Amino acid sequence: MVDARPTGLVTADDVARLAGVSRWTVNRAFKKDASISVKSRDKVMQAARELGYAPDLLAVSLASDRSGLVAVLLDDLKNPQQITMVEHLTTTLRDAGWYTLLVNTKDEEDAAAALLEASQHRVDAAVLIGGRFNDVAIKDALGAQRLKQLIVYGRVSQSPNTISICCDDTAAMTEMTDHVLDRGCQRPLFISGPRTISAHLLRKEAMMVRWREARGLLPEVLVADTFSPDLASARVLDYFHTLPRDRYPDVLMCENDAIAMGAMDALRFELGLSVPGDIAVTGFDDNDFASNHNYDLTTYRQPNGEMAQAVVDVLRGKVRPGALSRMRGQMVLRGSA
Amino acid sequence: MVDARPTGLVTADDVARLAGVSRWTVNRAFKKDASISVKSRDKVMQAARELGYAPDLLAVSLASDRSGLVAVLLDDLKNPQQITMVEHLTTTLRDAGWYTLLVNTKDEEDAAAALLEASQHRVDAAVLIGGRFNDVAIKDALGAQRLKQLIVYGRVSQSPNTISICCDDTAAMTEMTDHVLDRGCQRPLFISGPRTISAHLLRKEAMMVRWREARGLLPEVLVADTFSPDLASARVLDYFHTLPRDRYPDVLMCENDAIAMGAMDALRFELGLSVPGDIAVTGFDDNDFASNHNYDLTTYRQPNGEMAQAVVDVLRGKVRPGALSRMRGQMVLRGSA
DNA sequence: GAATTTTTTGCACGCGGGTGCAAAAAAGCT
DNA sequence: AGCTTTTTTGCACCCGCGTGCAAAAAATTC
Repeated sequence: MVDARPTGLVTADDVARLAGVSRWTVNRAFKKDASISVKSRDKVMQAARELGYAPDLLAVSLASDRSGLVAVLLDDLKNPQQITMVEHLTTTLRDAGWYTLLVNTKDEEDAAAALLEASQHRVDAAVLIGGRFNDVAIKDALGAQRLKQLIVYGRVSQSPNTISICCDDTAAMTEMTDHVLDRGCQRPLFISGPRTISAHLLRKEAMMVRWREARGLLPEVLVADTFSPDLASARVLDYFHTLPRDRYPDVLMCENDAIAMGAMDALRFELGLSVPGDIAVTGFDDNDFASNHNYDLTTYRQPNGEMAQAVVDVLRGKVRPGALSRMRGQMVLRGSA
Repeated sequence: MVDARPTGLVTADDVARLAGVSRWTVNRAFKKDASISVKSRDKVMQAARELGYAPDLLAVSLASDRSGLVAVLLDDLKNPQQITMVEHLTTTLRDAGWYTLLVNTKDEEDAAAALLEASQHRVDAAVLIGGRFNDVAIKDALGAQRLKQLIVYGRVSQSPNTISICCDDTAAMTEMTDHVLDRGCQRPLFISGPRTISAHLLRKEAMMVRWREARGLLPEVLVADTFSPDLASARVLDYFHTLPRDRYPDVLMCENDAIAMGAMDALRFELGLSVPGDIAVTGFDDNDFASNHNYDLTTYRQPNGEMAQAVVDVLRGKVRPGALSRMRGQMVLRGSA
């Protein structure tokens, strides 16, 4: 056994020495479909195994123009939908040979900093999840220009040179609305999340449009300023208290599951109403708790797998800048509506 | 305005040219407490701003022996406790100047590969979360030897040269058990997760020991093979069906919240029992849903902030290899027990 | 103002490996 | 065997920046 470096890395040079070839032959041995004879590849691999060598990915990145890194920038790791997105992204990217640099941002200023840091890592792409990365914030960020690919994930971005990948919210909400209409609901209430998230406006709009087409009326809208169930509970309670009992809505269509759950809790525990007996409720996202016995929420599952795959397509250069991938998800019918 | 490179990166050389200094002066300008005059730092910064320059972190990593990257290897992103850990880790690490490489592993073989890949990225440390990274798996993994720091997070590792950071499960479970005893429970049932996770054996042991000390009896144990609520429901149902009604347990102490929730659902929806009226239930972790109206679970919150901070201490070289940081969390008393 | 000390700046070399090309070796051919 | 074609191998130079040291410039001292 050759004396391994007492400390520090084993480099291709070490392997070359042991295998009796040049450093470049070692590199070739580790490269798929490189021009090298089986004999020397075996020699190299044997030596590499003995020394515990593996190519240094940092050096590879520096020398080539591909880092194999993708930055995933987040808004809010408490949001189950974002977690689902991260989960699909990390596994899909890894299968395709990319690594995930996860950055959890604090506020809008921090988001700009995160964007810059991602670019300093030479990521092959940055995936932006959440409302904190709005078009304005992106436009001025130095980091944004320095990035090879900028992907806005989960909503439609208007910025040029930015690729949007998202669920077709309009189609989704239209489908949900049709379902609720079929069920014979008459007095809808839409509960939206924070206004700042332009993405979700589409959900509200689609619902309004469809309802007007079908019944000629414009549904009421209630706004919750965060996606927290507790806040949604409070808002619902306030709202219902302003209404006489006979004018209660008969269906709450919520912008996402978190709001829907908060709303259901308020209806049941505070107002003593039953779901779906007295009032139906719909959510959006199909998070892990939507199927829970206590909620059994009718909701809409975003096409998470396809969306993650679309990111890989971008990395492989199959998508031109400015493109928009908007794909259909699936309505999940359960007991709540 | 100097002609910026039409394509590609702006390098320190470009800035140097514009500022009329050498490349090294540019590097110094970007380095905290480097020996440089304010005048030239200003010149450099001005030029850098004009060109949109920012140091290339890949090159920095290659040239120095610090990458600023920490790999966080995961078991299961569906597990709320792991998500909480990731959340605390990413934010704490970022505040301290480190970036997170998130790797979601599929199985044990993949875990070894992930470990190797992390080392190839020259991460300053790898944080291992979940049962997939057990002592045996770590011992043989090539990647493990190549890592500067290996941190086993959330359980106690026996491997030498490995640092363990976790919650003091024994103290935690003893405290929980005392609470249940105080409450006057007589017939306990412990519901454990997968047997393979040696970490959690401590929870069971602590509970058994304490119960025997207090009442001289050894509680029954039920095993669920995954941490899924549905499976826990099924197991609980099976178990209760083997028992006459008058020998039902009066408290279920569960290894984590997911199991506790599944158990509660089974008790209520399938067996028509009330919690805590007929049977009390405890969980572990205090996940986001533990405080939900429907569960209102008495549980134990791990010291997530302190644990994440301990990782930073390791990165700063304040911890010697083989050390064990075991810290106290906090019992969260709610309605279920 | 000259000599000395201190601060600031420039530079050779290295980090580990990729790229394109030319030399060497092997294979194919008459 | 002798020559051509193909495969395999070696090498110079580059990726962008850090380190340690020596030269240059500025500040201090007498």
